[in-house]
Amino acid sequence: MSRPADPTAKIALLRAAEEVFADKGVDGAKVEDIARAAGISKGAFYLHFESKEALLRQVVESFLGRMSAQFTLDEKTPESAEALLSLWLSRDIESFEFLWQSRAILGILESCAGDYRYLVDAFRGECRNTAVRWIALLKENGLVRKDVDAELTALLMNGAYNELVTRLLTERSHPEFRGWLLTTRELFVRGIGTQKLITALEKDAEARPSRVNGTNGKRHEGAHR
Amino acid sequence: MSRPADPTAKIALLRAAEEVFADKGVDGAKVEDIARAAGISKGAFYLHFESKEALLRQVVESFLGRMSAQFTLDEKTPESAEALLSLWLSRDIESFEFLWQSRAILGILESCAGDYRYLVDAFRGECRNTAVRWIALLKENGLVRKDVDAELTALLMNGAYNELVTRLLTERSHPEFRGWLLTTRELFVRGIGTQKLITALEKDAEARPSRVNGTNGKRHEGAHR
Amino acid sequence: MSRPADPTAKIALLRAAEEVFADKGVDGAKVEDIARAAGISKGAFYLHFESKEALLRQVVESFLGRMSAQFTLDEKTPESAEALLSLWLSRDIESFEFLWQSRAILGILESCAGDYRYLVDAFRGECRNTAVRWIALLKENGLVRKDVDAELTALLMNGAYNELVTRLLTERSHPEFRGWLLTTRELFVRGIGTQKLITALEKDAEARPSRVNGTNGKRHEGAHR
Amino acid sequence: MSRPADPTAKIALLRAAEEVFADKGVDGAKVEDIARAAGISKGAFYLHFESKEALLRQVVESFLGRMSAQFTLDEKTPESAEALLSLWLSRDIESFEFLWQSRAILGILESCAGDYRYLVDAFRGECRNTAVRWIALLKENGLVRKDVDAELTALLMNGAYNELVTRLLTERSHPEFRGWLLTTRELFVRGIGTQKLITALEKDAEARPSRVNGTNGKRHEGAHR
DNA sequence: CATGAATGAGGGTTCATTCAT
DNA sequence: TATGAATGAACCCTCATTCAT
Repeated sequence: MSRPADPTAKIALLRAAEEVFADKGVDGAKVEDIARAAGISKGAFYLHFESKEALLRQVVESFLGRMSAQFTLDEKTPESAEALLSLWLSRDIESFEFLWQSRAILGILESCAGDYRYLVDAFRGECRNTAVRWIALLKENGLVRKDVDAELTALLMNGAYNELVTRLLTERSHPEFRGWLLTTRELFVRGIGTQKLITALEKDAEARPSRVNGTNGKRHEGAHR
Repeated sequence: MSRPADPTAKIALLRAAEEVFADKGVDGAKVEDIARAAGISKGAFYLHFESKEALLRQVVESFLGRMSAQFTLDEKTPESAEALLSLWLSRDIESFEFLWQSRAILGILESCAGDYRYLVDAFRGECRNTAVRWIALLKENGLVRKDVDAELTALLMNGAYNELVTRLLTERSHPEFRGWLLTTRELFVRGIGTQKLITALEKDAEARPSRVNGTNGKRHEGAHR
Repeated sequence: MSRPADPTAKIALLRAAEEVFADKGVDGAKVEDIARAAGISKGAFYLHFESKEALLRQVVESFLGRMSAQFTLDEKTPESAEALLSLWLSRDIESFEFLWQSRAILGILESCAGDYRYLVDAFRGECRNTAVRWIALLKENGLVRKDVDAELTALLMNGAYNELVTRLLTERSHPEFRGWLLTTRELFVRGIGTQKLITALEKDAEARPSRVNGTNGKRHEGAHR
Repeated sequence: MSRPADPTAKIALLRAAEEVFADKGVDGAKVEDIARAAGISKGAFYLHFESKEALLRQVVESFLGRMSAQFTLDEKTPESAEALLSLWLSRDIESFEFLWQSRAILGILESCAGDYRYLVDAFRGECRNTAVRWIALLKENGLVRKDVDAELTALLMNGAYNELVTRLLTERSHPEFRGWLLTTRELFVRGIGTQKLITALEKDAEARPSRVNGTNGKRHEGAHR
């Protein structure tokens, strides 16, 4: 009977918050900015969130939730080298697509990681654990060298991928990250894989007639065959 | 507008700023906190810096300057595999020592990287360029595979090292990062090195009867083949 | 601007206002609280009252009206001492019963007396005038000493009774105020009454074998003379 | 070496607060109003008080402290009727002088008594206890009738005096309250005193050829016998 | 020059009032 | 008419910056 609550308002606020936080930083973002960006008044903001702090928390928590779901799925490790290579690439591409969609909020996380360090750290921990578990399994499957330090390698892989994400965030338009991911996979396969896995990788590479590559999105003429 | 009487005050402020920014975050740090930590009054602060913003800028700029000096020295690339391996490790250790000493300010950078992105990006660019140049030279020297994408690999290496730095920043006391750096070197040597370099690496490893390893600082008994 | 459909709503709001104002204080009471307590919506509130302020005014005015009706009835002064004593006590008891029922709103008045001082003062004036007129008549009837200052005595009596009311407001359950009122009557009879009235009082007291007394509602064993 | 702190500022704020709270009510008083009334800026306010709430607390507490000191001194009860009468009057006059000086803050107390009820109640309790103790002692000395209920009478006296205070607060200029206090003393002496005390009172009255009287501060010509 | 008291713009939050349904 | 979502003025408090000493 009353004016129906704008059902999009809360969503709009969450969206707007991601944008405004990303633009101006968490401290620089005024509640009014966010409310206006969501098309409502400052007062209406408080119909949906207890406080600016609560909004930020929800933005961060829900995003980290989505991230967790994306990155810590615990599938079975493939036993064949080919299956591993294939899964590796497809999971990476899927993840980077997700990250590209989430690029605004990723910038926010950087700036307020301090306050939600526990959450961020928890997420990083999950990621590393997932990676560690995979590497351990791959060692048992004979796809990764026995002498590889799983813990440390997981760390380094996370770091390398993380840098790719940072790179992703600087792009204005959807970059061709498939090439990035192929190169990255190759680096780590050679870095920690057994000969068996490396051989499979080389076969896989031959099968690709040409590929997009390079950090600038420009094609490298050279023989990346 | 004469020269400030106390020439040490400005230095003291810069030092204090690093500490206080690190402790409380850039927004959380009050001008008075910094001035007090530098042993001067809030008023005197403005004899040395135009504004809090100006101080932050100088802190960031000068630190990035020191970083540049540390990381982008352009020495000649060694031509022999053994020399490369040796230089690689020693430069890494030296750099991590420097980073450990700078851990306070590194935390600051994380939190305000947004505002000085141009500076940070410039620094990252320098780092990457340095790395790219090295990789290119090593390719010419036959120590790195010809098909390696220098740009992208530089990025990934930076990322991996960066993660080690993040790890470094979480430590309370000086960690045993020598093991970290050996593992990292091995990963990348295998990842992009030619057979020649990999062989040299394996020889080098044999020469080390035991080494500190693992992300927990605990010693791994086994030699890593 | 037609007549509101629900004529009970305004009454309900007035009732609810007394309660909520009493509970939370005038500033602490939100319009929504009152509307909800009255079983209507915040919006509907404004169909019945121009503003919160207008509601408060009406609450205060109408209560003071009821108070006036209760306290300033202008009956004839009884001419005999016995009749006076009897009427005095019965009127007091009746009034305190009324005040006990009105205890919630009395608390409100205390807190906003400032804003409606004119109303409250008008009421106090009425009370004092009533008292003054009575005392004057009783002087003529020879029941109160001729040298009594009617104005000032009325003030003091009001004050004394007022304190009893304050006491009343602190009680959780209906107190035995009959004893309070007997003691108070005695105090003032002795304080301003002629010997004739005092004698009648003492006779009256003798007729009461025992009485409830004391501020704690506990019975005092001794007969008071 | 710096600008010396305005030593009057805190005092000025306390004074100003009493005034502004009295004028506009506790909720209506803005921090800026108070600061401006004290001749300083809103910001400077917070150099002296944690919050508006803290200021109010201090105003109330310190005033109740002064009140306690004024009203609950525990002197010895005089044993002679004349000494009692004399002390009674002089203490009353002294107290009313104090209250007249404190008239602004007394208005504040009314309006925020709710929040500091514990303090106000404590004070009222002290007052009543003092009165109760006096009445009990005077009973032992044979100056107050044995059948007087000390508790309840103390309550009534407090109420009567309280009304005088209320009256005091309505005055624009220093009223002649000596007459009020003489009348009040007479009322209670007659109301609870023994014949001995009443006789002394009448002697004392005869000794005063004329006295200021009346609630309007106008002189009453006749002796009030 | 140095000090820290003083300033006041600015932001988060509340809630009386309005208005679309 | 009745509803409650939406509005925005107002207020408390913070803190970068200024200024009297």
